[in-house]
Formats: sequence, structure tokens, C-alpha cells
Amino acid sequence: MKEKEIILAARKRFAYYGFSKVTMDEIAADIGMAKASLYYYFPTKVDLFIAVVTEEQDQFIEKINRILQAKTSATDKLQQYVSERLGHFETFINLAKLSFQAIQELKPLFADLHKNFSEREHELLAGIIRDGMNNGEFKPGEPEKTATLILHVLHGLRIRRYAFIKDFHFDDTLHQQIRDEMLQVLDMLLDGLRAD
Amino acid sequence: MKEKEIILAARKRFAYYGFSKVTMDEIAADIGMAKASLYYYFPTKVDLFIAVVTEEQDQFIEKINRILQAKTSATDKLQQYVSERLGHFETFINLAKLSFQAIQELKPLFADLHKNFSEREHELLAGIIRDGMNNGEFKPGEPEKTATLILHVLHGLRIRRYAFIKDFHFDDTLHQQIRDEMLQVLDMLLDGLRAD
DNA sequence: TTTCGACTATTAAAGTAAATGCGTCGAATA
DNA sequence: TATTCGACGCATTTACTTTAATAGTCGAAA
Repeated sequence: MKEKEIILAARKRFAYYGFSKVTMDEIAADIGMAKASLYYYFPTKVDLFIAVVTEEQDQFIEKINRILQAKTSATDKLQQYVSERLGHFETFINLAKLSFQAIQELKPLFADLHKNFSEREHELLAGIIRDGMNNGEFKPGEPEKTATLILHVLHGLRIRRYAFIKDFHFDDTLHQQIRDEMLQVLDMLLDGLRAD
Repeated sequence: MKEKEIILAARKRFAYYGFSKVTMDEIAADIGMAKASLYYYFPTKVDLFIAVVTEEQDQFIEKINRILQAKTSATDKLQQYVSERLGHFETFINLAKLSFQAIQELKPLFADLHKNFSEREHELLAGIIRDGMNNGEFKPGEPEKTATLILHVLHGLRIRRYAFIKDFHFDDTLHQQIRDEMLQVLDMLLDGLRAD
């Protein structure tokens, strides 16, 4: 399948050089095509990038769905979600390699992409929390609202560290620090949620 | 006192135009001095800016100390802190009017300023939490660590919204939204802290 | 000690030209 | 008909130069 091949080649280049530095000529040359042929499959460079990111998101959502099927506590599920989500965040940053400002400026182009993903993510999280409330692990409440707050807190914890990063890559130490902190905060939040 | 007069004039200009756009000539002219005379009192433009920000910080810390003296619950104190802290954050953003990137680049110049303020703030918060633990309002634990986590969560919640702001000013609606969300998150966090 | 006019060094902004890269199109090919 | 691509247009970016603005300095005056 040509599209898959293009996406793979693009992914490789984006992951190494970032969105801006990679040219369509390079991607084409990597798979023995002419640049113009890429446009037969993807109308713009951004569309190609979106296709790459969408694949990542789909894989992430699949992974979380597998976590959902497991017979573990809601707390376990949330902890696993936190870890996986951080990895996914780092992957996106690595692919784009854009400054915070540049991402905001490109945001309109990605609007649907982000909206869809956020909604799916919110549903998944609300589902975990609702199950926890239904099976007595958590106190009764509003799972949707709780999910929103948790998502915003986690997002803030990522952003506040990412914003200080200069060269767009996460080393293991930083990854560990952010993950640990997120798990600690999740623990505090869940302390208030757990049924007595 | 000449220094106070200069700081006041500078504050006015910074608050309206932001750090970068204000010239030392303008500040001097506003109070009928020559620019060279400003350098008699403040060695650099950044030092003048730091003096302005330090005044804001001192006033904020004083306000929080007053809150500390009140005979209210630790929860009340934390809620008031959250509100005041957001106002203080907005004041700084308004004074600087720098993009997120520009702030990071200037950060080394402000290193001591931020370090001092962060430490003072952390002490105050840990103090509130320690009192809450000592008087039985909160479960026993590590007040310092809890304070750190709360500060990071609140910082993240501010940053994730501030980063999307284009023109460096907060309208009342946005202020209200961020404040409400912070108070809700604080409530969740305190649910887990409160003694049963 | 305080003030400031005149000055220097540096930075920012503006202008210009060349290069680059996205995207297009008609023709060729399978 | 579907796919490929060479050549091209055009907008943007980059590189370089020039000009203007601004932070900071210094010696002299008050």
C-alpha cells in the first residue's frame, strides 16, 4: 500500500528532524518517488503529518482499550493510563519538534485532530472512573467532570516541564521525574475519590 | 525617595506596554529626569524590572502572611491562597508581556528572583498544610512534599491556559474559569488530605 | 552626591536579493 | 483510467546589508 509506505517514510523523517525541517522532496526520495506523487495521496504536507500523528493516536487508543479490558482496579488502570499517556505525549513532541509557540500557531490546522483525540481520551478516562464508581471503588460522583479535571491536571504537569525543554527530546531522567510526579499527584487525587 | 519614584514610573509603563517595548528614556521623561540618571539608581534595565517585580512579590507575600494569621481552617487558607496566587501570576504576565519563549530566554537573568520567591511561597504553603496536619484537619503526612505537589499542579493549570493566550491580558471570564478550575482541583486534592 | 549632555557599543528593525520549498499542471507511462 | 513526474509558479524563508534605535557609559557640571 503506497499510503502506508509514505506514512512510514514520513514518520521516520519527522521523528528525526521534526515537522518543519523535513521536505517533501526528501520523503519522496527516501522511497524512490517524485515529490509530486506524494500529493496524489496527501493533499498537503500538513495532511501527511496528520496521517502520521493519527496512526500514533490510534495505536495509543488501542493500547488504552486493552488496558480497559483487563480485570484490574480502576486505580491500576488510571496509573497505567498515566504512564502510557506520557509516552504518547513525548512521541508527538518528538515528531513535531516545534516550539510551544509554533505548535499554537499551527493548532488551527490540527483542530479536528486534537478535538477528536481529546474527546476519545476523555471518554476513556470517564469510563474508567465511572466503572470505579459503579463497582464501589470510588465514591459516587460525576465521572465526566472528574475526568476533565484529571486530564487538565495531567496536561498541566506535562506542559510545565515540556515548556522548559530546549532541544525537544526527553531523556530518561526527565521522563521518570515527570512520570513519578504525575503518579504521585494521581495518588493524591484518588485518595479523595476512594470510597471509605 | 527617588528609587520608589522610578519604580512607580517604570511599573506604570511596563504594565501598559510590557518590558521590551518600554525604553529607559520614556521612564525618565515621565518623571522629569534624564535617562543617565536612572542608571545611578539601577545598574541595568533588567535590574529595574526586577525591582518592580520584587515589590509585587513582597506585597503578595505580605497578603498571604495576613491570610496565615487569620483564625480560619487550613482549607480556607489554601483557597484564599489559590485566588491570590492567580492574581499575582496575572500581574507578572501583564508587566512582562513577553511570549513564553522570551520568558524562558530571560530566565537566567531572573534566576535569583524566581528562586527566592518560589522558596518563600513553598514555605508559606507548607506552613498552612503543616498547621492543618497539626490541628487534626488533615491526615498526618509530609507537608513539604504535599506543598510541592500542590504548587506544581497549580502552576500547570495556569501555564496550560496562559500558553494559549495571544495578547497577554486576562479578561474576567478567563480569570474566573482558571480560578474555578483551580479551586475544584484543590478541593479534590484536599478530599484526600482531610482526616476522616 | 546627584544630574545630565554627548557619546559608544550593541541590538533591533528595515530593506534587498537570492534561495528554498510547497503545491500545481499537463504530459507521459503503465 | 490510475499513477507518475519534470518543469514550473509563487509565496515564504533565508542571508546579507544598511539604518535606526536603545542600553549603557563617562566626564563635567551643579
